[in-house]
Amino acid sequence: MRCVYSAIFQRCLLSQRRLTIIRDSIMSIPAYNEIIEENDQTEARLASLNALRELVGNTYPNKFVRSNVSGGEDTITDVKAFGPVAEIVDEIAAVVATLAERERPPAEIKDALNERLRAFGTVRIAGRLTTPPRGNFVHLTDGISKLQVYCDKKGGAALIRNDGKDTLDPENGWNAWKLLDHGDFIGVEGYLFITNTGELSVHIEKLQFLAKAMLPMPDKMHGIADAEIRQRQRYYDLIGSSLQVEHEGLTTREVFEVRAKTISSLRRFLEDNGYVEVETPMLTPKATGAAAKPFKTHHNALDIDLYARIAPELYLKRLVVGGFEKVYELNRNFRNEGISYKHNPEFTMLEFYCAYMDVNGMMDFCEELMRQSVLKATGGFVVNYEGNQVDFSKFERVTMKDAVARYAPQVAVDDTNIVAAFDEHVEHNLIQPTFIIDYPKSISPLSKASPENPEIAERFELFINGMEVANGFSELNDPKEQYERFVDQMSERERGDEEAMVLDEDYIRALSYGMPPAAGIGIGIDRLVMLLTNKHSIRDVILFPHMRPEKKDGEKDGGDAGEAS
RNA sequence: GGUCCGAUAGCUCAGUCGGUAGAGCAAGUGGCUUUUAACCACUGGGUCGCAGGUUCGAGUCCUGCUCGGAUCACCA
Repeated sequence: MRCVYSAIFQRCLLSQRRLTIIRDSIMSIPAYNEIIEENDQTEARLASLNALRELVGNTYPNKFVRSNVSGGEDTITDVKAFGPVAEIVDEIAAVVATLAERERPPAEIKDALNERLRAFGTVRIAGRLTTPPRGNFVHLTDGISKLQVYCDKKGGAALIRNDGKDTLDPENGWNAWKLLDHGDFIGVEGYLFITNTGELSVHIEKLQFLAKAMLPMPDKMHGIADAEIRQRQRYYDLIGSSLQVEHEGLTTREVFEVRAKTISSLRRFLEDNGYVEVETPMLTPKATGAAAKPFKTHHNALDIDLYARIAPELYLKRLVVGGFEKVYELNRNFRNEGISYKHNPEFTMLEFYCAYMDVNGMMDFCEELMRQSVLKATGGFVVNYEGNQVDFSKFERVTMKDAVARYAPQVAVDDTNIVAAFDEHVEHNLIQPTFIIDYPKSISPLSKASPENPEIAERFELFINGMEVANGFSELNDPKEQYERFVDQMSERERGDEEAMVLDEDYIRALSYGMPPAAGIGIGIDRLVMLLTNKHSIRDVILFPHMRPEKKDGEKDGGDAGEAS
């Protein structure tokens, strides 16, 4: 291959340097069949694609317009959920429930229900084939639900040709049906009916081919079991979860539906309470606002180093200074640290700040916020997490000192060892929602000290199932004291603590204009979603978690340097 | 980074003491055509993660590596 390209380019009399650049870039582009492996499965699919092209012209048409029987665009889920249709399905289900194993519902009942279904007229629905289409029946999925469609061999389903004018071919509906593969997309037009087994189906009058699946579908009973494939090829995992016949717990799709509901209900609750959503920089000149190692990059035009933000905290408080009394941001933070079942390099954090509120008010508000979003996302307050019943209707508040005394009474604590003792003995025991309060001031450089005890910060962390889910405090608003706390952090840094907080001079200037008393909080959204979906790993609640890049088969570390030239 | 576990057909998984590579689904051919993971018969499909080693003989035993998972340390 390489010699062929070389010969061509040399004949073109390109300069040697240009030749090298072009040749190398071409050689680095993988061939199509290196990306899509050829095997008996793909060969069969290619053959059926070619045969379908004969019948329909274009095998990748541009659109399919769905009907509006359900009151909006008829997705499969919406048609099945549409009240009058669901009612008929319930009626036949009640009849079927009274029948013996192989017994069929009485014809007169079925016919009467089918007459009612015919009154809805023509429906046009589309989806992916969930099984190979042997026989007359196949289920289509819209990614969430399945609906059965029926193609009658003799009844003469027509085929819609995709040649630009949607011409109708009255002969070939059945022939195209026979060429469909597991995973293909089709659109069908027809009428709703109930089968002999009482299942809602669409009787196809017109069939339109919409798109081909060139790769085989996952196992319909087990989906994708390999965690690596699930995470690298989330699309394949999602397909598998939509095709799967039986499953325990939530499907992958359902996990991300819960995630979406959680986030939208958090937003709604904050907005209902007067909070304004803002967006602050993701690329920041200083990585501060939290204790963590940052990702570093460079801006060429400005010729400055920038850091992916580790927290939006200091920007949000600048906005409190500026008069946003209630402000929130719900977005990604980036931390250049280890990957684990509860750590991803980028993770989603909800941070919000409320002027004139203190740490206790913030805990009250946080409780209500969590309760509401858990209810909206899961339908209840009690969540089963890995065998523990986590009850979001009750939140306990315990001082760090009392917590250590409760779980490790044998340990004598003082200011120097209390955090270590807490981490070692207490954290993993905090299953039910628990606010740990009274943190040492020394590890809380942005928190206001307690009026009662100057060594204690007005700060809490919320623990659920042994995981830190939220962190909040009364915000330190004395610019001079904040400056001194930063200075202490910088000397920690000089002593080798890479994660000690960085001084932000502009933030000191902002505070100097005056910030009202305020409380703030950060809530780890991924971890909250883990709890609500009973997932052990953060990678199961992030669509595309970070992984080491894939290495192709046979690819060696030295690239192609060893090949003959 | 340490420790432990895993990688076998497109997918899900068996593979005993080291002795010719297996099943279900998926695919192909034929039958059937109101089925519920449709069914019946037949057929094709493998670099057993990669590289070495031991052995007459390695999916199996040993070493190294790659990738993944769990866990510990750090972190939210």
